[in-house]
Amino acid sequence: MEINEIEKIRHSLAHLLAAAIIQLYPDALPTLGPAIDTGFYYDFDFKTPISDKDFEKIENKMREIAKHWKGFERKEISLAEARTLFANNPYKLELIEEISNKGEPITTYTSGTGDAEFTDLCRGGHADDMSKIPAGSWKLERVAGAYWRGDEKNKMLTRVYGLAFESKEALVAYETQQEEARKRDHRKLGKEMKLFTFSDLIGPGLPLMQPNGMIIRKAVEDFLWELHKDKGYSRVWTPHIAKKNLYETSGHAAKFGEELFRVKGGDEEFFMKPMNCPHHMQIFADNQFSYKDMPVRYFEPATIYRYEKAGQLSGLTRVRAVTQDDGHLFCRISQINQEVNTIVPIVRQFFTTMHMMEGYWVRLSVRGKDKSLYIGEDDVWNQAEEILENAAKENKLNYKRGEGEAAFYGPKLDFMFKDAIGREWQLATIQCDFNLPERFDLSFVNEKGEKERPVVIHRAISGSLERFMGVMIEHFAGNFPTWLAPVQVKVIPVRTNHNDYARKVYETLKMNDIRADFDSDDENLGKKVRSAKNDKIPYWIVIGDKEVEAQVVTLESRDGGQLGQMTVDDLVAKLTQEIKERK
RNA sequence: GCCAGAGUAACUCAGUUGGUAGAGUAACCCCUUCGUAAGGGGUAAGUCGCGAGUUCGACUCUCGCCUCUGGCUCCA
Repeated sequence: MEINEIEKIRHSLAHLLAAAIIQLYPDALPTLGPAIDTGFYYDFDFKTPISDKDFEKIENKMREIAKHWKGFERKEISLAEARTLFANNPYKLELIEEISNKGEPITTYTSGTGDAEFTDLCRGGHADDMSKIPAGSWKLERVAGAYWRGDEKNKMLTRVYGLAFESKEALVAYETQQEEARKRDHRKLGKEMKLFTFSDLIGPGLPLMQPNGMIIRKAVEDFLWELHKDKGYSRVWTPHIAKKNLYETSGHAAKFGEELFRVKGGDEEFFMKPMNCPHHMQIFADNQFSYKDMPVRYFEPATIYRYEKAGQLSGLTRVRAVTQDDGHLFCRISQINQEVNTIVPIVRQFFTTMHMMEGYWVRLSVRGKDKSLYIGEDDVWNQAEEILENAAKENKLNYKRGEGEAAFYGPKLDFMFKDAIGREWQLATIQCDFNLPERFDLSFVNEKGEKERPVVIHRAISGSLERFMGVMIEHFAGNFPTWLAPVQVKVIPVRTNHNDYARKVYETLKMNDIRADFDSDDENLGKKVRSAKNDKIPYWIVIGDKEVEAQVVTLESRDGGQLGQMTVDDLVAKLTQEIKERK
């Protein structure tokens, strides 16, 4: 079946859904219902609410109606006819006026006969014969709210989602994949593995790192700093609040508006920082740099706070306290290229280590047609866009241009990475900024002894430590590589009379900075192995009579490998090597 | 914020005409001394999200609030 064909079927199913809804709920008003990647949806204005408990009834009605639908009969009607036909449906009337204003023909499609006859406003693209749709290849999925025309100022409608694929097998495959995604959901695994938690008393969107989660976070943070420290970056630190004035000068007060957290000290009002940039600008401004000092590079994994709307919060991927692995470079326009050339290898190394480099792409986000939406001189923009594009080419990045995707203050490179089940995440970013240096009147002294305005490059590698942890959990499905695993190896004695030797092995591992755990419980071996597997520990060693006798350990791995006997020294060497290489 | 659903033990979940709560897993103890995903027995564990109201009596009904899930909108 052609891709095109399945789209037609999805679209037709949306009509079928509307027809069934009208018959079951005569006072419901159909609005819009397109085909989407996984099926279709249709938005209705229901007088009485429905829920997924009604799906069986609706699906049955759809199947019943489908028997009478052989095709879709197209008819072009006049504006007046259309107004009469849809007189009771203000949503359709709105669409009709819009179509008419654009000078396009108004068309309706009618299908079915007798009770099953249904006419809908539509521009076309339907399946030829509904009866040919394979049984079991579609189903209703869920109900959700959706604003009329996607605008929150409008009325909230009820959206009914349906899944539809070219065959029953394809539908099952899709559902299996969704099931897999649910299994590795970071919220579920984060709870099970005690990585992080939330508290009603602390508040939504404010994650707390458990000891296990902090081990992972610290390992990532250390790695990030390691990637920067030899490339001319300096660590800085900035407080979490600042006077209102700072954000008025920076423009963030206007940009973030109600998203800013306000705090009061006495009668003075402060803001929790929504960005680190203005703070870093102030550190720069405290110095009198010469062109010889440029570029100046600051790095700070820093937590920022934004009052995201309650409904947008989700696990670690959308929170109100975000720790960016933030960095700001102050340089001359002529240095942008060399700076990007330094950042890209950092990005590459970081995501290669995380096994996420495969399938990445980069969006070169440039200005759109309406130049008034952006600040800065044309020639500076053109220059910066060209520099970024050249840097993308030089670094052999898989990039495409995104017209109109630039920030209002400058063009950028946004890095998209795929996780283990193919979902795409925008993580790293490199952004040119002409705005903030201007607003804060930053300068350095050039060769002629004159003040020169620097360009700022904002850059983040992981994006944010919280979101990245969420992505990692799902990417690895909780099976963290050894260097990240909270417990790297578990020592498992076969019986309690092996505990003495096992404890010695455990102590040796700990002394060598290996995160080891010791299962001294009086339980059978199977149970202890099961527990290690459940905890997704990468390695465990079994110690029984044979091992004590030969003064060795038997190493086994989470991934199913029986790695055989070795001395404790060899084990330490192997694990140390792996951790050092971040495997 | 808006629409819909949900909140019962550490975790996963039962609990209908309203009579103050159970199961499995985990934890702890005892027995078993065992070579790779569930040996046996026992113990402890819950302000039934929070607060009002109705009632002789509320996990259950009503109202308000909090939190989570799926969407809409927005974004790191």
